[in-house]
Amino acid sequence: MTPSSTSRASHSPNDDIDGARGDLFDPQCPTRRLLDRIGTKWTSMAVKVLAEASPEEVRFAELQRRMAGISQKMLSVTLQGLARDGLVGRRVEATVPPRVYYRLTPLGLTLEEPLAALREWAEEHMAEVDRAHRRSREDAASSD
Amino acid sequence: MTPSSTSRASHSPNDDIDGARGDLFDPQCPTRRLLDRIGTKWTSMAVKVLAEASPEEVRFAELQRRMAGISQKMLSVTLQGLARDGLVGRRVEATVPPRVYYRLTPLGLTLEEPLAALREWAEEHMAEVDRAHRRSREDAASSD
DNA sequence: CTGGATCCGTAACGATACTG
DNA sequence: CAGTATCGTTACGGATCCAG
Repeated sequence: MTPSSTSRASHSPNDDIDGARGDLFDPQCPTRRLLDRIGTKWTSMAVKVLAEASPEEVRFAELQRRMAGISQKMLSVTLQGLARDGLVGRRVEATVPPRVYYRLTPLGLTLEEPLAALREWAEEHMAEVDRAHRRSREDAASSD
Repeated sequence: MTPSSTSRASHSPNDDIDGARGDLFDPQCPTRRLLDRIGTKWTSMAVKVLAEASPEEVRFAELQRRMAGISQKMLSVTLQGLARDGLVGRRVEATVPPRVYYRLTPLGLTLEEPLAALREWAEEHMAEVDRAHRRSREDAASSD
């Protein structure tokens, strides 16, 4: 997701959005913006990893190790986005091999709570979602 | 969300780095799948609208009205996804002008709870996120 | 070691037109 | 009314190279 603006295409190009249209669900909706943020592939994982380490700091390379599969670019982009949001703090040791430490801010820690609730829901109910998927496929097959 | 729920690069890291820290790093991780789902542009909005109407049913056109800006295609895609997940139920009146009613399933209603928690966090803290954004821009400007 | 810059594939998203 | 089909746009996410 674009860290600095609204997500993907959010409007018709011709749509005039120069101000509040009074829409209940416009792109400025806080919930929309939050979901855009945590909906990105690595953001919620980063928050979780940093929350688990909290209040300890974690270095860039260590974060990459703990977030298996993430590329340097995406880790960088993700952390920058979180830092701009004020959810993650960044501390640089200006040594010759630079060391950069990250940790959740108090604000980031508060986000961990509803995020944990989502994880809990997922672990509790995704099996049922899988069963629903199977039923859907059976229905589709029977109507072939 | 991810470009695809299955397009994740099969980086195939050593299995031993997972496990002890939980399954959030697994491509099959339920949390990953849930975030992919609710991270889509209209899903969480649809859940909210249907939850607000619950236990009343809502028709397709009415849903479109309440979700300002959504196209027929995206509403259809969103509802189909939710239906496949077992979060939304669909009832068809096979009249000459067909009428289709949607409503949250009990499973969908349970999802509304953590989703509402997220919304609450957003409305409570996104202003602070905005302030962090402004600070970031000031920092960037001062370092020019 | 950290992470910026760039190319690119892929898929979410949107608009429009069409069907029963 | 309630979708489906098709097409074009956008931009996320991955790989690679480069820089401090």
